[in-house]
Amino acid sequence: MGHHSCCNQQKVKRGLWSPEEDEKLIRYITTHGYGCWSEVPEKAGLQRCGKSCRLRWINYLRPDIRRGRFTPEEEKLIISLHGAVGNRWAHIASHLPGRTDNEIKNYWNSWIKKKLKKPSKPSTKTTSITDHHQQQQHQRSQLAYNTITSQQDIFFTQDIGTKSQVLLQDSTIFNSPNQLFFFDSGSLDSMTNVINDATNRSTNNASLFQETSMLNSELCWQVDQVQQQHQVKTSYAIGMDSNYLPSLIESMVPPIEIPRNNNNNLIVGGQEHKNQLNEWSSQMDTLQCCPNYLFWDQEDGSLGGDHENIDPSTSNNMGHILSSFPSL
DNA sequence: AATGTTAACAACCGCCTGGTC
DNA sequence: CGACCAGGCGGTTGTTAACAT
Repeated sequence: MGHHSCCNQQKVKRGLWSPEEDEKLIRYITTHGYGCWSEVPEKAGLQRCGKSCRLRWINYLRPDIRRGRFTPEEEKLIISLHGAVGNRWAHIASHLPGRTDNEIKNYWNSWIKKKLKKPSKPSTKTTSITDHHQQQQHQRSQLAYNTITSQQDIFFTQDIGTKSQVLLQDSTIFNSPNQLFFFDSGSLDSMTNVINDATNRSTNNASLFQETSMLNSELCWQVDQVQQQHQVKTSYAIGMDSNYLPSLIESMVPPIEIPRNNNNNLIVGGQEHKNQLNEWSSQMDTLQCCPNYLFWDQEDGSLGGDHENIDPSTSNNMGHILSSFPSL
């Protein structure tokens, strides 16, 4: 198949880069900047295509590249973000300063291999998997399940009050069209507190996201990066304030009567409310307005205990839920 | 020590998108 | 409006080092 136009030239070298080539590229870019990548090889005296130079620079030679093993925090973040946005490696990498999409992708792929090689416990409630597609779905579900259970993923939470703050802090998570949110009905009170809190905050500009900025500022490690980060944060704040948050709040307030306390906060409780909320959730799903919310009974669908015993492909709604987990 | 296997990483390929003419 | 191009992205393959047998 055809190569990129810039690679059609003769005498274009491929394969691993030699230290001399690296040195040439570094020297050229640090003194001239890269400008147009297609011109870089010629000007830098390299027999490579511009695309190859770009990749080498971005993935390996950039001075702000952070090498070495992923920290547990980074790993957690990758897992969370991957759960939210799927295989959008560049997007995920943008949340990990100094890490490249390629690095994260490689890391994830080896991680997937490890996960898939771990034999899952045979299901006691067998469901016939008849075709390839279903097998893939099953595999994805199993993987998602493994991911979640092994990493205490934030989306399965009985501590939603605290953790939903995390969700609210990342617009990419909430904006994801395929995102799932699991609300343990026992935690609805704290969830509604968060929503009420967010509602209150949203009336006061983007104060919620200023806090986010403060948190993320720890990740800024270079002056120019700080500038970029600031832009990103600003766009978050604008996006969230003008689009995301109001729609979220609107979406999150079910069209059923839920009592409020003196502070005008929602009070959710009782089986009737749970049923209504689940009904509302399914309606939202149909409207594709705010899909994939689920309220369940702690007693019936508890995930707080031994996760090993749950087969996501067969348990009541877990199979359905996990099969719609963002692409893996 | 030789060979096979695996994991990690680097690089390439092909497609998509946005800008320009 | 379509063609062309460069840049960006995700999937995939190739390479190599580490480890096991």
